[in-house]
Amino acid sequence: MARLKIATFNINGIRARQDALLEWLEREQPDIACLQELKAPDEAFPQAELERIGYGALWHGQKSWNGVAILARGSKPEEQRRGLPNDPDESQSRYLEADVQGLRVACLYLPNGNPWPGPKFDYKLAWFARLRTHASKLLKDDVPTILCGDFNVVPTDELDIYNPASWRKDALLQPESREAWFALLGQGWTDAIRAVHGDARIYTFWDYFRKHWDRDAGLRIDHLLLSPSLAPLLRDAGVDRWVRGQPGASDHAPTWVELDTTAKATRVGRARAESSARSATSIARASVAKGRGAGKTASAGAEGAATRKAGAASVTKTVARPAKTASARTRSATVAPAPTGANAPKGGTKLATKAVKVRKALKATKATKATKPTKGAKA
DNA sequence: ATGTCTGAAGTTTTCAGA
Repeated sequence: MARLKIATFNINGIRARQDALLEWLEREQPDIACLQELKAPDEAFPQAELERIGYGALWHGQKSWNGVAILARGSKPEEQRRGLPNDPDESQSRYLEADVQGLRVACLYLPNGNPWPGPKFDYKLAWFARLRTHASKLLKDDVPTILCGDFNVVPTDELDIYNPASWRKDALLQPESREAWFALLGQGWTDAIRAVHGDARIYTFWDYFRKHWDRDAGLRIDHLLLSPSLAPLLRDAGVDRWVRGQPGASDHAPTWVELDTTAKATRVGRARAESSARSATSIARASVAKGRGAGKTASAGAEGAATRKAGAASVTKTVARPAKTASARTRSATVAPAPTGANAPKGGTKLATKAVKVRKALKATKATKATKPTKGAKA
């Protein structure tokens, strides 16, 4: 069975973390790796060092900020495009697309959008809209595609962040950001981490402030989305948390999927994946829309419920292996020695038990919020 | 409100961006 491991990693400065990058590649051996936030001009990209350990590369840098790259073990990615169509501002290097081993790989670094509200947030939404337009064309053309990168969106309050309270005014949690995310999923893309892990809390980013890593106070903002033709090939997904625990680490950890490229994307499997993605997203979308009118608490609850359904549906329908097995195996294989703190994930916890816990926690949150209005930041 | 990190400008400190 041929397994293809595809990873995405916001490296936060490729020059500052070149050694960390090489160590991760040598240890985890991804077949394809998408990098974001190179923060380096094109001429400073460490092409020779990567080739020395067997990786061909394509990169799109800029001075100081942004910058994306696609690495391929044993080959050079064939460039298909750099930048999204109809981008009025070509100065920001945030998108690179290439063919590798018969797959179309899109590496993206979606604008952060802070401070919210403001022009940077508007730029984020406009960029997201251009991404959706282009993504729908990839689906229409039936290109087997994986979209990966730092989307700068926390999809739900319940499963994708340690505690949303202090992030309410952050661009990563705004309803408009989430609406854009679910609209993209609604085209037929499968959120691979959710499809494999169901209700489990998974984080990919821990900011440098307030000892967030030590407390496992993370966010899930790095995502890998599979086109309908690839979704039935999904076998596993995870986060290389050990990388975040290294001295001087990036604030993100590499996030990955494994596809079984020998599996036949049968018509049945494909139809299943498409319908599960569609129904999951229509529920999520409807609840996000409803939540906007009804207020944030309602939005958060409804959206969480929809996403739990989405995750569960995807697990049973698109992953050939039982989700429980895949999930437990992945956690034991990829979770670093537990950071101190109550939020540290527990390996081997049954998915069902977890789901109940999440629902209970959600109920408790709702009850609290009903009696106590959300505290805003002090003026 | 705060917190921490990178890269830059341009000199040992400050700033923006995240």
